[in-house]
This record gives sequence, C-alpha cells and structure tokens, in this order.
Amino acid sequence: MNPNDLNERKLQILQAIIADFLTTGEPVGSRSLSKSHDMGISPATIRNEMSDLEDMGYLTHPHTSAGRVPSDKAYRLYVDELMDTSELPEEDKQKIRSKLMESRNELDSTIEHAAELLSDMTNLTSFVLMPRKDESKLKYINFLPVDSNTVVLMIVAEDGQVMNRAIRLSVPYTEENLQLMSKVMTHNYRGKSISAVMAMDIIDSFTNDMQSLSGLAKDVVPSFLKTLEKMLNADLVMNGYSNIFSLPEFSTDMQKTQNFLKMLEDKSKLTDVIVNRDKGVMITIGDENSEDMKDLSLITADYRVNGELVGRLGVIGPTRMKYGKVTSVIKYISDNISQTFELKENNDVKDDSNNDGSADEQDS
Amino acid sequence: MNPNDLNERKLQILQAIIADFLTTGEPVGSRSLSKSHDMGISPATIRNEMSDLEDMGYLTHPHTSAGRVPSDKAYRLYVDELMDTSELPEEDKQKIRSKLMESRNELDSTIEHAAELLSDMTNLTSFVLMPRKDESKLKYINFLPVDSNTVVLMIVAEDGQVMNRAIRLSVPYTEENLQLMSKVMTHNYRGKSISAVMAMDIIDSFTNDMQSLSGLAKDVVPSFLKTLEKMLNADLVMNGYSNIFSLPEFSTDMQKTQNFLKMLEDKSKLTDVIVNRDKGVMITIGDENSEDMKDLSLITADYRVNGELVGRLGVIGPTRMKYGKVTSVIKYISDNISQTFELKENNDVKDDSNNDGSADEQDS
DNA sequence: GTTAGCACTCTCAACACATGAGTGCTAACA
DNA sequence: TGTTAGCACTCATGTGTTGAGAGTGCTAAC
Repeated sequence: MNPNDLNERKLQILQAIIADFLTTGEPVGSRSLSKSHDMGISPATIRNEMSDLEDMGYLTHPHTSAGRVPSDKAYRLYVDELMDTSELPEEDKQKIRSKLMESRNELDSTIEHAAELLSDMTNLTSFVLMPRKDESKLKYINFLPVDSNTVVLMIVAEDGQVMNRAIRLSVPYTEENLQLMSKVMTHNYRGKSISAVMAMDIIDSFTNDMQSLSGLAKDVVPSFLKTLEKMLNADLVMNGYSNIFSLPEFSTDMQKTQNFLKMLEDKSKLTDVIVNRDKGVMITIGDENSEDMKDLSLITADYRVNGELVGRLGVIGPTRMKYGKVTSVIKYISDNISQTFELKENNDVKDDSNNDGSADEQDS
Repeated sequence: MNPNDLNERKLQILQAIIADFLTTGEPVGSRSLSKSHDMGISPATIRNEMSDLEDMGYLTHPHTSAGRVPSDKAYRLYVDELMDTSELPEEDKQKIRSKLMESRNELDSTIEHAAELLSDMTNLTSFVLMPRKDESKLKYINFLPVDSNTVVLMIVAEDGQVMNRAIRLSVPYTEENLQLMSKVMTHNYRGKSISAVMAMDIIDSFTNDMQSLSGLAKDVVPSFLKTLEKMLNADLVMNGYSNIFSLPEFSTDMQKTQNFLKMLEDKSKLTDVIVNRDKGVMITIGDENSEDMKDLSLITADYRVNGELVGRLGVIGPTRMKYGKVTSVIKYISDNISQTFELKENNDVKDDSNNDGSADEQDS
C-alpha cells in the first residue's frame, strides 16, 4: 500500500507499464517494455520485477502468456504519486477559455459548453450537475392563467432559481382566486427554505387558510410539492456517451458497452453517486466505486459561483484513462468557470420585500 | 407499386414472410415457411412465388443460399394494406391509462410518462417533442435581482410557457433599473409573437428607448434574444436508447449500434427531422428516411391539448419492427393524452392586462 | 400450374494447426 | 547476490479445412 514498499526501479517499471498500457490498451510484456523504455536492464530482470509487482498486487495477468496489466491499486498509486500533473498545453487552455468566453454572462450556457469541452477533450463521457440547494429560500409563488382549466405555477427562489409547471384544474377558477392564492402562498412561504416548506404540513394549513379556495387548493398543492421537489433534484446533463465506441475496451465487447449505457440511462442513480462525492477534485478508480461501476473510473470537480459551491462536473470512463490529462482538463475548466463567475462586488442587492419580480406595469 | 400487381396468393406469402421475419429476424426460406404457415402449397411453389416477389422488388436475399428478407417496399405495402391494426389488448390499454392517470393534471409529467410507456411497451427508443410555438405571444418580461452582478431574466408567454435564464452583468444595476427595464420591455413586446419580436431590430429600438439603461441593455439584449430562440426550439426528450441491445440487428453489429447512438446524440438534427414530419400518424420506412436513417423506421403521432396540436411523440428503431403493435400503442397513447387534456370548457380566461403574473402582495 | 428431385451455393461452427508474444525457471555470469 | 541468457511451456489468435444445414434454381414429370 505504502509506495515505500517499492524501490526506485520497481516504481520506474510500474510507471512505464502504466504509461504503455494507457496509450495502447494492450497488456504489456517484458520484452516490448524494455524496447519502448530504455532503462538499462534486460527483459529477464524486468520479468522478475514484474513478478514481484504482481505479488504485491500492482499488476495482473489476463492469462498466463499475456503481458501485465495495471491493477486498480496500481492506478491509485499512479494517481497519488506518479502521474504527470503538468500544466495543460497553452493550446488547450486557449480552446477552453475561448469556448467558455462565448457565453460568459450566462451560467447555463457556460455549463453546457463546459460539458461539451470536457467530453471532446477527454474523449470520454462527461457530465455536469446543476445546482441543488436545499437551502435556497423561496421568494414568491405565482399562478398564471393559461386557459379555462389550465394555470401555470411558477416558483421563484431568492437565488434566481425559477421553476414552473402547468397544472390542469378540475374546478373552475377566477383570476381573483389565482391572485389570492399567489398572495397567500407567497406570504406563507417567502423567506423559508425549500426543504423547510416541504416539511410543513401544507395541505392542512393551506386549506384552513383559504377555505374559499379549498377546491382549487386540492388541485394545486400536490403539484406545488412536486415542483419544490424538482427544484431540489439536481439536474444531470451528459455529453459524449458515444465516445466510448472509440475505446477498444468497449468497441470489442458488446456486453460491456451495453452495461455502460444502461448504467448511464439510470440517471437518478448516477446523480446520487455524483452528489455524494467529496468536494474538490476527486478520483475514484475501479473497485473503489460501487459494484455496477467497478471497472470504471470517475473524476469530478466542483465549480463555484460567487465563491459558493454550486455544481459539479466530471467524466466517467474505463479505468484505463489518461488520469493526468483528464484531471488537468477538469481542473482547468472548473477553475475557469469559477473564475468567470466570481464575485465582482461584495454587496449583494438587499432583498426588498416589494420587489417580487413583478413588472408591475400600469400602462393599458 | 400497386398492390393489385400481386395476386391473392402472393400477398398471402408476402404477409407470411413478413410475419415470420418480424418475430425471428432471420431470413425466411420456402421450406420453413411452408411449415410455419400451412397454406396448402409446396415449398417449390412458394419458391417460385418468392422469386417473382423478388423480381417485383418486395424481397431480397442476403446471399444466394439464404432465405428471403422483406424490402422496404414490402414493409410499405405491409403497413398500408396488410398489417394487423387490431385493437390493443385491454391489459395494455389499462396499463397506459393508469400510468397516464397518475399525473393527469400536469402536462409535463404526463408527457414524460408517455415516453417511458412508449419505450417500455415497444422495446424501442421513444421520443417526445415538447411544444414549439412560433406564434405564442409574449405576456410579460421580468428581471429579478439575484446578487450584485447577476439577474434572472424571465419571459412568460400567454400560453403559459415560461423561460428563464441567469444573466451576468458587467455593469452595476439598481432595482429601479430592473423594474424600469421589465416595464419597458413588457410594454414593447407584450402581445407580440416570439418570432415577430425576434424579427424586430431590438438593439436599436431598445437603446433608443432607454438611453439611461444602455449599458444594462447591451448586456441583456443578446441573452434576451437567445432566450426567445430557446423558447422556439422544441425540446426533444428520449427514452430507452439501450433497448436496442436486445435486438439482434444491433447486438451483433457494433458498427450499426454505434451509428444509431451517434445519430441519437445529434439532437438538433433529429429534432429537425421530427418537426418536419406530417401531422397525424406517420410511418416512414428505411430509405424513405434521410441517408443516415436509411435502415431505420420512424413512427410518429401528434397529441393535442385543448384540441390544439402541441406536441409529437414516436419511436425509432430498425425497419424490422412490429408496425401493427407499435402503431396501436402510439395511437392509443397520443389519443389518451389528447383526451386527458381536452378542453373542458370553451371560454378561455380573457387576458387582463393588469394580471401579469405578479403576486403583487402588500404585506410586510 | 404444381410439385418432386437434384445439383449447387453459401454460411456457420468445429477442428486442427502454426505463429507469436509472453512467462517462469534454471544455470551461468559479474 | 543481483543480473542475464537460454529454454521449455502456455495460451490467444489467425488461418485453412471440412462437414452440416438451409436454401435456391432448374428440370422434368404429374
């Protein structure tokens, strides 16, 4: 476990094996290794060292007469100690900066671009997790008439999150009803966090408050709760899932490809995994992941807006991935986003309870 | 081309071949056909007829000694004349109804459920196209403060469509500015269709109107236009893309699978194709589609809300699909949605220019 | 017009076989 | 004692062969 178990030469050999394997994907043998990396020792010696490394759990063997393949443990050592975390070439940096610049005043587009960059530059499947904030506070709740039996519920949070949903009513309504309901709900929930509101016994208190509207309320409250829930649920966006076809791991193994894509299709599960990771740059390799991702690796990083952690992005792919390069790209992109959206001034606009987002125009 | 070219027996044989091929996916030979469908003629006779059918373009041969496979032309004939469009079994109908019932007062969730049902019941990849309305009219435009350099732009259309987007400002703003801007823009664009507003020379007229805000306006207008554009762009949601792995067409042919998934990943192109199809139930088979879908078939249908066409749903899969069953499912689902969301009363709520969605509360 | 018979074609799976990359072990070497 | 050359052995992979099976097309008889 401790890299000190390994002498200098073993480390050097291990590193060489990993380097070769990362680029070719083929098990690497003693002979070809001694050719590609001149380290002044014969294949036989390399074989002896490889045998030791295998005993120590850093290498495995697909079958007797194949070369060696790094184990998850080897990748872990590589990531922690050996990998080249050198700077990204200026060309790549430039590409990232200019692409993110395109939409620098819009967080949503920037995030989309980031996901595209990430999958393009790593040739892996990338994902971006949009903000999820249990603690955002509600600002106002609004019902808009659409037609005689449809209204749109709109919920706005202080942090600018807006969520809306069309609701079909089973009872007739009047505009006055809607306005009253908007007013009461805004009054009741403004300034409270989403999770706090969800924990309240809404149906009871609401129908008590507004007996005149109880029919309407019955239609509306379940949708209101669902919409709040949706505001809490982080939105996972993925990109480049067909990149895996260019990797020999997948393009020669239909079963593996199928498993991978099935796994990606279960978004809620994947979202859970991503949400529950550590902050900062986190790399998990092979069996460090849950059972259904045990031959995949995941790299994630966070981005901040105004210094506050709001989202997470990363890639998923086979354990054989170029950890150094991928990590540099992820880091650079997430830093760049955070930097673009850093706080310019420190005084937030104070909340004015009269500004509830209404244009409030009086023309006619 | 005209089915009258084919006598009764040829039609019967063709239908039998298609039926067998649809279930097995294997080329069907004269001998096995005479066994599975007793039609009182010998394999030799069937062979003669098959040969004729091949000359007429209804069948092909993968190679000399293989059985026959229906051509796209045969599928077209099958879909137009031969296929069994019998009612869905009550069990399936029940399943559809109860699933759609779950969320009957919310269009969005209903649509999502519809897509899931569709892919589950057909074992194909389903998609749903959300409304796209060039002609929806704007109702109001609103800017909400988030922090010192971020505001949220919110656009609400009369039909209940709400779109919002966070905008990063490069200049400071005051709440008064935002309200003024909301007011002016709402005044300028209310009641106009999205496409009409996009066609206007917004930047000029806007900065003329509001010289005091020209700095703000420069930041805001491009995002405003982008957001309008986003409102026009139909949103395509897909489901069950990994279903294809259970089909022998794909699970034995990695290249085909890759092409299929790459094609699905280019959402804007696929959206275009779907948007530009005919109304009602439309089936396109193999080479009736564009080059990159020439060995796939597409079936789409529309759903209505309040009698008005608003969206489209369908499936995409190999030309070997159970057209009868799939069509019945799509029809039943789309009819069911349309029915659930049919107009209950006929009088739309008249637009009240004072109700612009503001909760407009006065408490403090 | 229909059918039986037959020669022919082509795919596919099974098998044998050679090749080559790679290992592990042993014995010699520095 | 660590390093290396040599060698026997293993195993995946590719290739060629072969036989079975499914199917066709043609011909001649019914």
